[in-house]
Amino acid sequence: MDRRSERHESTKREIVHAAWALAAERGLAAWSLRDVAEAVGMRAPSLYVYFDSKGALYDAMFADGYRAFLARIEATPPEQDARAMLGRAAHVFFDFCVADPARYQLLFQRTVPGFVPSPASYALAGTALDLLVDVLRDAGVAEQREVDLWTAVLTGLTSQQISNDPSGDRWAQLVDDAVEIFLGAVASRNRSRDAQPRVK
Amino acid sequence: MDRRSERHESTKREIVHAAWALAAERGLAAWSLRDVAEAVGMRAPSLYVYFDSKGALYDAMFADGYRAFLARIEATPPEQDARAMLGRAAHVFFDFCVADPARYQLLFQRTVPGFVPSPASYALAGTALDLLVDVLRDAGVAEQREVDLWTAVLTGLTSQQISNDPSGDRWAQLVDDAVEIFLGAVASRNRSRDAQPRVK
DNA sequence: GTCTATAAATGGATAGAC
DNA sequence: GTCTATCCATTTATAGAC
Repeated sequence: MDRRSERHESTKREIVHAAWALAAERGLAAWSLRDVAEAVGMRAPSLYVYFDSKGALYDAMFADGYRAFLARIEATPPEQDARAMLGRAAHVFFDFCVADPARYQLLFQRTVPGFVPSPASYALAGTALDLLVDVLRDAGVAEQREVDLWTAVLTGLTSQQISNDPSGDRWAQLVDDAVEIFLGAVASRNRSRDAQPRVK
Repeated sequence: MDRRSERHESTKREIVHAAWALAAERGLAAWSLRDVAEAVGMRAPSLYVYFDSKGALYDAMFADGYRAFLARIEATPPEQDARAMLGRAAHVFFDFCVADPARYQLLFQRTVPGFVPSPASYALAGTALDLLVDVLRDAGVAEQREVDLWTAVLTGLTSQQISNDPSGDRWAQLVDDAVEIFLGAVASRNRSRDAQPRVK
């Protein structure tokens, strides 16, 4: 990549960063291209040199958000115990989401009017989900129903925290309880399933 | 109330109904006052005879949605067993939400830009929450932490269903499991708390 | 690459006739 | 109560000069 392209990519990152800052400050959809341009010291039309449309900017934000999430996952030290690892993963997800509600909205609630991630960006989301499934499988959670139940519990705790106690820890306190109860129930079910197999 | 006022109220209901229909069809925020007016055979300025602003219309929709929810609750036949009642209440909530994602968004996710319910409308939401807490208390769930955990599980199941399988039943299938696991965990905790009291 | 100017469309809200 | 006409603001996006 030559000097010009590098500069171009650097400006794109700056624009994405400014858009995230505005989204965090005012809400995910409560900013215009004019606002973003002003934040980076440009006029709105100049943004079109870097992004074809506002949707393209949202897509870059989406990809950037998932890259941040993946980086956070990779920076997480492993635990010896797979069950402890599930707890740690839960906290990583929870904290990442609560730290930026607007980002949570774009990445995990997909509530922007008319925005659909590009295949390339969506692939990043798939990678992140795969990592979560790996952690669950290591902890003995293998069935689709169990994975679905856990994603519901985890996103439920997260969105209640964001919606009803954004600066507190009312639901954060419950994450460990939820992990314990969930793993206990899965273990109990696996025991009774293995003890009374209904299929050979 | 005289004839004229009755007619006025009737027209207001018609407008709210049309707005809900548009929200269900296109999304909670993806309609204009012009659209609503057209749906009821009016021009946009005439709506201002009935609502002072678009926000006032959202507020009427919010109140209408909660009244529908309360009516649904009151129409629910009681169960002999308080634990069975908790399961029934969970399904009532789940089905009510999944039946109309836009309504779920307005009533329970509060994601409309700049909309804040009026005190009168918000009181309806409080009444509904109180009824849920009653059901939980009857089933032996009394602690705030336990109530919070259950609201997280229930809203998590609901929003996963709406977001990821809107026309299916992938998370609906898990509601009974969740009730059973949750009540089992609460009972187990209450037993150990009562067996080893740490306060007199 | 950045700008000014402007298109093109949208949408909430008001004025005033009927 | 309903209408036409219009205001006013916003916003995405394009054209074309520099």
